[in-house]
Amino acid sequence: MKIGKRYTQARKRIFTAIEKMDKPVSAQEIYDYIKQNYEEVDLASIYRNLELMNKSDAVNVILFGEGKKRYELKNKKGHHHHLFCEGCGDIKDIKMKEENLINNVKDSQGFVIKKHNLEFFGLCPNCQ
Amino acid sequence: MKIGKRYTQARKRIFTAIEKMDKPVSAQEIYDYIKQNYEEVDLASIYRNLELMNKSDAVNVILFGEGKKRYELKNKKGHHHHLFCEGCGDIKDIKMKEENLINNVKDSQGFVIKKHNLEFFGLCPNCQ
DNA sequence: TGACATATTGCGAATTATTCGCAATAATGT
DNA sequence: ACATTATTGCGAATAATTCGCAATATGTCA
Ligand SMILES: [Mn+2]
Ligand SMILES: [Mn+2]
Ligand SMILES: [Zn+2]
Ligand SMILES: [Zn+2]
Repeated sequence: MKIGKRYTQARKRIFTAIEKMDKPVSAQEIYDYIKQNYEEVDLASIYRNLELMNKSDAVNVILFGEGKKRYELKNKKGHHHHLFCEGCGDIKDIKMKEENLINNVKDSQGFVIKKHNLEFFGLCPNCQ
Repeated sequence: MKIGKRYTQARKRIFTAIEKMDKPVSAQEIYDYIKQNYEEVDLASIYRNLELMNKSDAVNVILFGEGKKRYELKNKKGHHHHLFCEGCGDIKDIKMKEENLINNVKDSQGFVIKKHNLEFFGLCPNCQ
């Protein structure tokens, strides 16, 4: 939850928005959500804070190839991945044991693994 | 290799470029590569063809969160994943057994898995 | 081989996501 | 309350990707 140095209104609103929406959300979705609550935070500020939250490890960046980034709070639910429905864009959390996977990569290529993202693409029940 | 209905100059050039560069490349990189060969294909046409190649399963879209998409030919090398160096942007192919992973996801959530992308982030030898 | 039908290209403009510069403002320590 | 300065709002700037449309190239068939 360490974002910047000051606990501002914008940060409270952004954090609360992501928490309440409870799924990987885009900057624009955060903006819209806040507005629904008759409050407002400039889009540029939302981007700046998401950047900070990412650097301070408060959020994960999730990519589905939509041409934009999505963000999700890191705490609460542990490490997990997602199912993205190519039909409707619905997103589902999935958990799985993956120690083997990770170990297979450690040290290979001489890389130091900082993190990894695993995304699955398919069709949800409604879209099949 | 089935892209569109006609085997055009643009398609030959784009395909060859991706093949020769032999790594996940962006639309702009394809454009630049073709230009080096004293030939040219409009960027819009490159985007249109990458879209087609993706739909016809000739290329994979690979995302590293750089704010743009990368494409890689599907044939030749089998299914594999990548290591992306956050320091220099270097990309390495990696292979691994993952039958377990996939099986864990099949049927869960009632989703039909179409494909998945697994990306690792870290630092390559030069950047550590 | 040459003309036709139309898939595809080039080009410029439009979109969308994200970033920047900077002056105004709000958060924190004294 | 005051000063310091991190942060915001705003408008403009970028960067990636998409569109509309007239010009062109490709595959087909007479
Ligand atoms: Mn999630
Ligand atoms: Mn590869
Ligand atoms: Zn769906
Ligand atoms: Zn590197």
